[in-house]
Amino acid sequence: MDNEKLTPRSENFSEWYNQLIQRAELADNAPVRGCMVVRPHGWALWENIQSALDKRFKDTGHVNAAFPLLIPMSFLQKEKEHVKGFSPELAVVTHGGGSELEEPLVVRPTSETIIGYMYSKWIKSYRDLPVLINQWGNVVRWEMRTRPFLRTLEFYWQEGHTAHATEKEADEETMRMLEVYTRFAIDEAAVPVIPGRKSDTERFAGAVRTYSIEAMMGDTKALQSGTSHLLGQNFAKAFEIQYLDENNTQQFCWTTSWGLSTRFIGAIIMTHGDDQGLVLPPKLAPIQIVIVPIYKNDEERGKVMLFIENLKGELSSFRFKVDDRTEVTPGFKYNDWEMRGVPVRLEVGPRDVEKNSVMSARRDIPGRDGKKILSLEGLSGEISNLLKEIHTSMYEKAKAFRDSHIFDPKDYEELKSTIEKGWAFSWWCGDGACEAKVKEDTKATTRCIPLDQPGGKDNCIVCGKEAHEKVYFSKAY
RNA sequence: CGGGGUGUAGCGCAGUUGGCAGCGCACCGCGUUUGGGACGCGGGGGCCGGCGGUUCAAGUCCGCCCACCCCGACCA
Repeated sequence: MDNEKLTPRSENFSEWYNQLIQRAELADNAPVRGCMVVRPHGWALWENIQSALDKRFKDTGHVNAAFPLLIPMSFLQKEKEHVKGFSPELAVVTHGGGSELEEPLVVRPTSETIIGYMYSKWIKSYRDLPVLINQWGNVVRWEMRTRPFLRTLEFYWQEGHTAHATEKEADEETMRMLEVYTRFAIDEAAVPVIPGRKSDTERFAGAVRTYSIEAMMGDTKALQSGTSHLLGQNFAKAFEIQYLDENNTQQFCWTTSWGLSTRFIGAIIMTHGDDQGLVLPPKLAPIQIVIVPIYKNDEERGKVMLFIENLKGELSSFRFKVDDRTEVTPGFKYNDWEMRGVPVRLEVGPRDVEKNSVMSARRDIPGRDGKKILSLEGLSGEISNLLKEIHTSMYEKAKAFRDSHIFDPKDYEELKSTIEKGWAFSWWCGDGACEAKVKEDTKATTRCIPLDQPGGKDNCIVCGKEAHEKVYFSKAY
């Protein structure tokens, strides 16, 4: 542990981010450049993300399976856009068991190819469809610049892979899962996100269309926080995923894939975190309530600890922890748990024992303003409401921040200055050249063409030609 | 791969004209403390990134190498 304060967010955002991850013990750097160790507190958060998502996957008819880490190199080469997109960042295994392999194996950067291969074996008839499989796993992409959670050589994620009889069904699946991610982000993580379609240049290698949820981080940069791809028949044709329809005719399947990774932890950190450290959304927080006993001597300690012991039943429906360390002071514990983002703290001292109450403090409102005395009477209900209130307030705060940093520049000159202070929401003709010009001039890329469009038409912010859609331009992680 | 920077205790750093390797935090022990990052006393911990050179003597000077960080090109 470390007594120093975090570098303030406003002073150096990325330094703040890195320090927070270390101090909150979410992750640590591994001996290999660009790899990280997810520490227990970080992994517990990931487990909660997993179960929240997994429930939503199951509710929409999906099942889990596990596909292998190693993929024959030749598989990647079967889909030409796919291999073009991924070959620069592949980790390749050339040796095994002491001798050179006949065919190099790639460590999966994503599993479309090997899953496509298996689907072609499994799918024979329209009766086999749809296939709705998800896998929880890890993938490796050899990135040049890395940052904990946001971009690491190896990361953990889930990838759903589905096969359908018709384009319509595949399209519906793609949108359904985009919606699942959107609901998860908002309802579980309190992260406001904008669901939308990616531009052609930002599209997944091998997809027909890519959709994403985009979130604004505390420095106004955008973070793609989850993606859903309509793969059309690209992979079906490359891997001969075919079925016989009702008329006994061979048809290619329509496939989708969708993923959300440990990057989302980065989204949580950078959406909610403050100068005191991490702020976790109550539904995902590994510890929702921390109880800090306060006493001056052994006699008081005995009374306080007994009081806390009796409190445990009342709190059984929450994830809570009693910090009974004797070697640090209460003040230290406050700061310590604030760094770790625990949503609610209950301070219990002799005064509370006497009055049959506890002092609550909410993480999202630091200091005295967030403190409130709670009576033991109906405590469980009070805390349940408090956690809900914290969730809502975290969401509203993040949304207000985002909305106040989205601008509608009047012309291209204004767009350029807008990029320095937030996102630009502008009409765009769809031409990649305009996109490239913006990137060249401002380093901002198109983030997504939101599903929610104003309608009508106007002039492209870059070239002035007719545009039918608005797009977000922003710097991104 | 280009530009910049840093390597000294777990972390953050100081180390002068070359002369016993130090400080703060953390860690261990004892005591006093405990409602917003406690204090005192006593301890443990080092291949000074590596290799070579200059020198009676190198953390310090010279050469080469390595690693990591920041900025760019690439990206969930």
